[in-house]
Amino acid sequence: MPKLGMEPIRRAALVDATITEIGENGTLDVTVSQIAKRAGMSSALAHHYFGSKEQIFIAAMRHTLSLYGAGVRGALAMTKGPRGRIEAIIRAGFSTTNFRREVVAAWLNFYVLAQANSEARALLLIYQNRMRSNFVHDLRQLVGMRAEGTAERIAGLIDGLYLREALGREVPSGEEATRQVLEALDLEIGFAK
Amino acid sequence: MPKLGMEPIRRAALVDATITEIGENGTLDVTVSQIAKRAGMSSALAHHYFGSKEQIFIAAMRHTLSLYGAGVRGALAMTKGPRGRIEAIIRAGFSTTNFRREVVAAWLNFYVLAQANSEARALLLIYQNRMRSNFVHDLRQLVGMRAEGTAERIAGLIDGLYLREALGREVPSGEEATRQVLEALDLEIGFAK
DNA sequence: GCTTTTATTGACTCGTCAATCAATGAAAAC
DNA sequence: GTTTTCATTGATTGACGAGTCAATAAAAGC
Repeated sequence: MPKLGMEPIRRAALVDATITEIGENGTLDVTVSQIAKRAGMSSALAHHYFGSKEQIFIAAMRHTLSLYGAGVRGALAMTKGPRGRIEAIIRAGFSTTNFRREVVAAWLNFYVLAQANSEARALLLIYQNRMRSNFVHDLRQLVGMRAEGTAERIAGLIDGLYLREALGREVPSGEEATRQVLEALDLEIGFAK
Repeated sequence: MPKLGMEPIRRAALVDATITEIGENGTLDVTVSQIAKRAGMSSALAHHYFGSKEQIFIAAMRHTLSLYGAGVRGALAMTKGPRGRIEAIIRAGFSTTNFRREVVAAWLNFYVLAQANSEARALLLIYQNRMRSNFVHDLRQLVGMRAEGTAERIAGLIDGLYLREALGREVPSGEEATRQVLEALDLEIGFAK
């Protein structure tokens, strides 16, 4: 029965299951058995591949972050000009892939994880810094020396809308959120409406 | 030894201890014993007064929210005019009482709790709605029909800055955060700088 | 064909922790 | 002064869950 080369498949299945499970329960308070069951294997196997529950979480977080990063890069590749680039980053964050209930719940819980786990914190900081430096770079050409402040506010607003979405009962509306952030962006760069 | 009328004192001590403990660990993953010990009593007594761990959390949340609410009311009482009122609300949120590491961590975790516990969710929604309606009311006179959108953005930014603060290692700077939100507010109401 | 490697799990260990309970003592009520 | 009520805890129960391990089995290597 043992097919060889299962490791990557099992790992991926566990990571997926972890995010779904966190999303469904809204907490990191999920058992390895739950995750393993959803991924279609025994909890022993999950431990075999990841060593500990914490490492499963970290892997799930890495995956979420890298999905997000890929979305941003993809969007950026097709765009030119500072304003367009910023808009692309914003849109990527609220795309249907990223702005889903389970993913939002996972993000929220990753913030909690980052409070206690320095590896998790480091990952989140990398993501934050990358986003900030992207914004600052492009904003410089639009708002000059106000770039830093504007970047903080736009990034902060994005995070805030994510957080608020975590509370809503409905399916997240990426369009609505995108509109809000773009509106704030336009105010910042002085497109009077 | 049993002094009478201990109930309110014990309850308050437990609530305080809960927030501190959540803040210190960054998680809801704290034991009743930890909390009780910090509050200077046995875990049995904690159960005696609150019945369950969940109820301790809810009480801690209620307390945090009502502290916040009191801060806002206090600030509002001394102010007139829509712009001043909005500024007061913002300042109250980032005041040294509310914008402390432990309290920020507690908020973050209350959001997580709200995912799983409908009582917690209801509490948070009340707070959000109150804040939004405050903002909308005052903004109406400043930005007319744009009030709803602006309120969402300002409230979202506030939440976002809270969330981001949870990650920082340093002592939260309420001034900096306040400045950011006020800047966004001024852009919204058209005070070109 | 034997040996090593990879995949896989059921059963088990060991801790931890929420919640309960019976017991103790002290104030208040009567 | 005796009974009730409030305050308090040590000890215990019962569950649950992370992580380990020994055992099984199939592929790959030699």
